[in-house]
Order: sequence, then structure tokens, then C-alpha cells
Amino acid sequence: MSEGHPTVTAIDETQSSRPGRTGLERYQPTEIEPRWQARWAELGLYETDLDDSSRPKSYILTMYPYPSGDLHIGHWYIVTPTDALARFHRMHGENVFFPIGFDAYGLPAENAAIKNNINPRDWTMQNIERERKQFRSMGAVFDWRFELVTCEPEFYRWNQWMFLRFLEAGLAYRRMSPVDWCPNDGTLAREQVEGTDRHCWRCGAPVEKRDLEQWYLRTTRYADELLDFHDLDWPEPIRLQQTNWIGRSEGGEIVFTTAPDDHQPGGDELRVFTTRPDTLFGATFMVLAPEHTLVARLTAPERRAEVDAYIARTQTETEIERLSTEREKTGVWLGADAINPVNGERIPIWIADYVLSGYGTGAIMAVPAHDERDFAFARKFGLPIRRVIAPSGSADDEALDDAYIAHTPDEMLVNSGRFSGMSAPDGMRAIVDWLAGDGRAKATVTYRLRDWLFSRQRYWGTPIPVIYCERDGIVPVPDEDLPVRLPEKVDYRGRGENPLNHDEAFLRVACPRCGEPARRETDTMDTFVDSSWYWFRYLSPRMDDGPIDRSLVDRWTPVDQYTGGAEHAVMHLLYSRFWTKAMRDLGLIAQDEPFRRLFNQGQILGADGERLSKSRGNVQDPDHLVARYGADTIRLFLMFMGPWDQGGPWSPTGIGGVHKFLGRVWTIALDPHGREGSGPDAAPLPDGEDAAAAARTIRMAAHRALRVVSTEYAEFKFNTMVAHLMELSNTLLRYRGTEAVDGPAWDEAIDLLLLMLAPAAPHITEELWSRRAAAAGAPPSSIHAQAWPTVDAAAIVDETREVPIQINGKVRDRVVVPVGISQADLEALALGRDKIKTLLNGRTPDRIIHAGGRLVNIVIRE
RNA sequence: GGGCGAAUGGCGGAAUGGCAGACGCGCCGGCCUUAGGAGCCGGUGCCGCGCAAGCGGCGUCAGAGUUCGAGUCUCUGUUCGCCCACCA
Repeated sequence: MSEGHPTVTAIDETQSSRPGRTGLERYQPTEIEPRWQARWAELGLYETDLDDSSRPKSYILTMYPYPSGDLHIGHWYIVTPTDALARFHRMHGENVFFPIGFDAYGLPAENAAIKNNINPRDWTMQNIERERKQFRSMGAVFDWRFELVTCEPEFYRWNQWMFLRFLEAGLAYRRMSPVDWCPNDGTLAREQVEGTDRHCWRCGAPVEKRDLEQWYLRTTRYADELLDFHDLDWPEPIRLQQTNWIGRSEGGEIVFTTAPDDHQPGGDELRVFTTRPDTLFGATFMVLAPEHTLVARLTAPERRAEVDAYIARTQTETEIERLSTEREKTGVWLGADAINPVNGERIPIWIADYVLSGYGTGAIMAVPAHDERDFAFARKFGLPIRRVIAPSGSADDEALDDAYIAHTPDEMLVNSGRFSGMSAPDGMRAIVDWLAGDGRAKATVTYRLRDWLFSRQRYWGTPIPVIYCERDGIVPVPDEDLPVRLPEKVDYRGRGENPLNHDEAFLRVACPRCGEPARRETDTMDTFVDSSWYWFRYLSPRMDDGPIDRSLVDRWTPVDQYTGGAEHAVMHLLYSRFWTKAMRDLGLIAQDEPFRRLFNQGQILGADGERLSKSRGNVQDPDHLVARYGADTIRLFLMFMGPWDQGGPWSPTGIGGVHKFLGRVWTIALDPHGREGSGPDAAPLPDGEDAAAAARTIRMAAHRALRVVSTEYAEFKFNTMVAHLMELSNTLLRYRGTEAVDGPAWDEAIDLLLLMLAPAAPHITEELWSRRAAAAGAPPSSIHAQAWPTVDAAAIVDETREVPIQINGKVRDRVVVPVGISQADLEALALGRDKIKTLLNGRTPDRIIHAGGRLVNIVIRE
């Protein structure tokens, strides 16, 4: 990575900094940090020239924050290690782009507005202003000229433009779907539904389901492509979560028909999706989702009251409850039957909440013998259980205690007419082929992934640019009329309902086609729309003749490194991939994927172990910590706390240790002689070393640290990176006040320490670097413009090594040997040790393991 | 309930299948200081033996397995965290 960069050489010792013997000023971050931040801004040190192609580009992106009011410690936890990484890449000679912006639309602004009768825009913009200041106090390398705020028309205009392209391409469509509904406050978000009785957060009214026309984006069109991660360096758990979320399953769609009875003629098709067509002969009943369109038609008059009551009850349940396999099964019989296409049997049709309308066809054939949920259902309602799969040789009518799901190589079909005796996979193919012959089945693929419901019945979001005309129906707003501006004046009328519904000036519009009075769409877009393409816009945030600058996009994207919380695993990170592919297919960009490399940091929780949120009152204000310790200490402490992908409860305990470390770096960099000074009265070298040995030890410590720290930055192991820098400073501290500090090795080691620390603690290192340069009479230059140093391989070679000697895996002795010792010599040395001889007591080892010279294990069978 | 993770001293945590506990906090002892929420030095997994240098045993959520050797790999279980589609 650091190829072509020169090794840092020691500063000439005669010019090394040598502040007075007394009165080393203390490390005062609150004085240093604002001074350097101002200086960097003045120099334009962090302005990225996007047109500079002389260096390799590096697009480093961290998930932009939602401006909720205050940057809490969690934001620092997300941003500052990423900033360190950006700085690390700059030191490797890359042209780094590290932008920041604000995810400005969203529900909290609206909740605050409703509660306190203020304007969501004012609330949001005030928060952004406060957070800008806080961001600047971190000392991050953000280039603020590229800042982006999603609630500005210059940004959301292009959400609308892209939506219109999606609409043209058939990627956007409308259909009915149920929402949580409060009679007073309209559509509710899940977090606005409270309590087990599911009441409205504002008015307390019971929440019901209501069907509304909603806008969808056809994410399922890309389901298969989204399963392909081959070019992506993403964490395995995230890829797994997305794969499971997409949930591809192959199976068959089987056509059952309804049987005629006293109250309806039958003959309706009932399509079911099953992954197990091989079990068709075991289908002893059918289950429809309560929302299934045929329910009303099939229900027998005498059963209607019970069915309606059941449907009403399921409407108050959440999907998570409905899918629980532990819950007691519920359901009702419709009073109608279906005909199983394989054997012509009449089987009863039930409805039950465990079947969802949104998955497959919203109807299943129930095979209780071979499905856990169907089994529980059949047991509860006394429905027949017929075994159709069994390991060969076992009795085919044996009663089951549980659903038989195991897949063993020798299992075969039983009780399945002419298919009995076939293996399960063969049987599946044969049955589907047979039914497919006359159109009663087809092999299909189903996904758990659903299309993206992206309309919101809310004010504070991007208006969806369509117009409803009595004559022309749904009419897209012409491009030249964009943006459809969100009205700035809001009148909530004391309710949670979308105020656009009552904004006559917004609503009334002439149909773009016929000119007749028409009505604007009042739904707005999901805020995940903004985050689905914002990294393209960062490159040209003020561009006003198109959403993206194609030449910059081609050069700078995909993003090289994205960092953000794992809680976004399946939504933002999937929507972004979908959006990128959709843009590609519209011809807007050439690439398939948004983020080449991804790292998910963990989440910082409150001291109570809960998510940080203002409403919980557990947020930690970093400003007072910055005032007390300085930004560098906070940055370093957050990196030192633990593995970055782990997160955990926030506690500032231990921050003093990190601050102390920086204080020591300050001391050894500026005052290596200490009180005693050097010369005849200097302190003795440790361990009786002579000057040459001390210089070797110092160089070895510094270059070993460099070797490991370089990989730790690159691999996001910031906690051990800091630990290794502490180790180095502890080593150097042992030589403080000795003659060793007058040699070139010392100055080299201090330079390396500062360079390695620079990405993580940018202010103190800049201050020390400039002071040392001044003391050495060198021209001023920023440490952040220096090249990352190169390891001197000669400095880190060891001559001896300590090898543990084990007997049966227990360490019993250690021996120091030359590094190149042969196996035979090492073995002889080990067996010759007094302690080992005593323990062996004359017994002969059965085996001796050498583990590549790292260890000797003498194995004796007792 | 399902998906994805995690579990190591008093605490945060470290450890390519090879010396468990790096680094730091806290605590204990000492130094310095008029003073300290400052600084410096030393000690610190648990239990036992020893005045002591030291010696022995036990130890990575529980239980099984693989291996010369397991915190690490496999299986079973427990507990905790994140996500589950209108919070972002």
C-alpha cells in the first residue's frame, strides 16, 4: 500500500527539539484543537479536488445522520474511526473524498412539530446547524463544500425526477394494502402504535387496519440479482441476512378448485404455492389468509358471523405474532371445501392467521404430517394427518408425534397413488410434470422479499409527483414542472394527519394533460429513497440540470468504503443496491453495485443497555467531554473501547487512561530529557543495556508497532491499534531521561509514533509535528500531508526466541533459543532440561510436537 | 417466533488451532507535593502451600465431540444484543 513512499528518516540529532529543563507546558487540547481546525480550513487542507486524477481516488462514506437535535456519542462512534481511515488513505497518497450531509426528512421532525406546534423544517434546520458545529469539533476531514441536505428542493427534486423514470419503466405502481390506522390521526408508523392493546400514541384510540392505495417500487424484479454478491467485499453476516430476507424458494404453484355446495357453485381456482409438491397426497385441508379475496365468496352463510369475527381479530395482530410457531394455532372453517387435484378428494378450507396474504399466493395446502405448523393446526382442530413421506422400511401408517420433516437419502413417497415408492425429489418432479400437463401446476420461484411500499401518508417527505385527474387518471407531473415543492407553511390542526390533505393551494392543480381541475398526490416518499442514491449526489450536490454528474460518477463510484450500523442490513443496504441497479437499467450509470467494501460498526447503547434516544433520556452529550478532554481523547477512546463492529453500552470510565496516554506522547515528544537532563547525570539505561542495544530496542519497538498498526488501520482493528501505540509509548517512556534520547533512533521513533497516531488523533499530532519541525529548523508542513512510513525489515529481526516446553499440553518449562535452531537441537535442548527430566522420570516420550519451532509438546501416554 | 451476532478477571477487552488475560480502567502499596479528581514507580485471574524467590491446582456461559494440543473447530443447550418492511 505504501509502495513508493520513502522511509521516514531521523531528524538530525543536533537540531532535535530541546525545550527548557523546566516548565514544559501542559497538553491543552482546548487551546490546540480549535486553532488547528481553523488553520486547516484556512489552508483548504481537506478540500478534495474531484478532477484530480493524478492520484488514485478513494471514496470513503459513512452513513449520513438523521438530524435529531444533538450529535450524541453514537455519532462520534460512527464518524471518527471512519475519519481516521480517510486520513490513513490520504497518507497513502490517495485522493480521498469523504463527504457528509443530513438525512433531513423523517418522522421525528413531524412528531416534534405536532407536539410543539412548530414547523418541521425549522426544527430540522436548527438541528442541522447545531450538528454542523459539533461535527466541526471532531476535526474530521469532511469537505463541507459538498454537504447535502435531503429536505432541500435542490436534492429532493431529483427523487421526483427518478420516480418519474421508474414510473415510465414500470418499476413504480399502485395497489391496495393495509396500514395501521387511527381514526383521528390517520396512518400510524409502527412506533406510533403503543401497548399490547395497540392504541394511538397521540389520542389513545384503538388502532385498526385500513386498506389504502399505496405506491410500490418493484424491488422483486431484482430479487435474483440482489442475491449475487460476487464483486462485494461485505461482511458475511450482512450477506446472509440479505439472502435470507430475499428468501428465494423454489417449488410449485398448484391449482386446487373449490367444490360445489349448497351456497356456491364451486369451480373457482385456488392457487397455492408449496415448496413440497411431493407431499400433495398428504394435503388434508387448505388454509387461506384471512385477507384472501375468495374468503367472502366461499364462506357459508351459517359460518359468516364466526368468520367475520375471526378476520376482525387477526387485523389487530402484528405479523411477528402471526408467524410465531409457538403460539396456539387459531383458525375457522369457512364451511366450504376444495378438491385436491391429485386424487379428487374434498378437503375443508380454513382461514388462519399464520398464512399471510403477502407471501406466495396467500393460500396453502396443509400437509400436517410434514409441516410443523400444519401439524399443530390439525392436532388442535382434529383434522386428519396422513403420512406421505417415510424412511424406506418403516411402517407407512405409523402415528406421528410430530411433523416428519427430516430429509434422509432413503426416504420415499408412501400413500401417494402411483407415485408411492419414488424418492422425494423424483416424486416432486413427477407430480409437478403430471399436473403441469393439463395446466394444474407449474414450477415457480417465490421470494420472501416484497415490493417496497414507499408512499407515506405524511407531510415531511418528498412529494410524489403525480396528479389525479377525473378524466386522465394518474398523470405524472411533467419534468419541467419539477420540483413539486413541499409547502413551507404547515397547519396540523392539532392532529397527526398529513396536513397536505387540507392544503388547498397544494392540492388544486390543473391536469397537465387536459387542463381540467385535478388533485395532487399528497403522499410523500419513504425517507429511504433519499439514502438510496445520496452518494451519487454528493459528487455534484448543486447541479441543477440533472440528478448526477455522469463523468464524476463514472470516475468516483462505486464507493470504495462504506461504514454504518448493521441495523441497516436489510433495508437501507438493500434499497441502495436495488436503486443502483434500477439506475443502471435506466441508462443513468454503468455500475451494478453501490458500495464495494462495507464495514458495519456496532451500536453504542446507553448506560442502561438501551438504544440511545432523546426520548429515553439516555443520550450522552459529547460536548462536555470535548470541553474537558479534547476531541482527540474522545476519538481515541471510542476507538480503544473495544472492537468497532461490536458496540456496546456507553461508559466514559477509562477515558482518563487514554487522555493520560496523549499526555505522555506530549511529554516524550517535547521533553525527552525530563528533569534530570542528559549528560553525565542522565538516568541509567534499563536492563544494563549499552547505547547501541538501547537504539536497537527502540527501533525494533517502533518498526514492530508500525508493521502491526498499518494492518490494524486497514482492517478496522482500532482498539488494538491504540493498544500497540500505547505499548510503544510505554517503551519509549522507559528511555526518557537516558542518553538514548540523544540518538537518531529516538527521534525516528517519535516521528513514527506521531505519524501512526495522526489519523486517529489529528490535532495533538499536528501540534507536536509542527513544534518539532520548528525546533529542528525545518520548514512547516502538516503531518497530515506526510506519507505513511515504511517498515524497516532489518530493524525488526529477532536473534533469539523463547519457546515454551509442554508435557501433554501443559507448559512446564521455557527455553531461549536462537531463531534458526533446528528441530533436532530444539528437541535435545528440551529433553535435557532438568525440570523436564524430573517430570519425565525416565519415561520415553511417545511423540514430540514442534509446531514450527514455536513450541515443543512432549506427549506421553500414561 | 424467525433471521443474524455475541458470551473470556471486579470492568472494557487481547489472543493465524500452540505460553489465556496484551492494552487500559479500577483496586492495593510506595514516591513526589502546602494541596490534588495532577504526575511517577511497583503489584494485581481465582484457590492452596511458603517468611521469601517460588511451587502446585483450577480457570474463557453449560454439556458432549474432534485434536498431541480448543477461548478458537463441530454438535446440543442457556443467556444477552441487533433486525423483522410507516424509527432512521
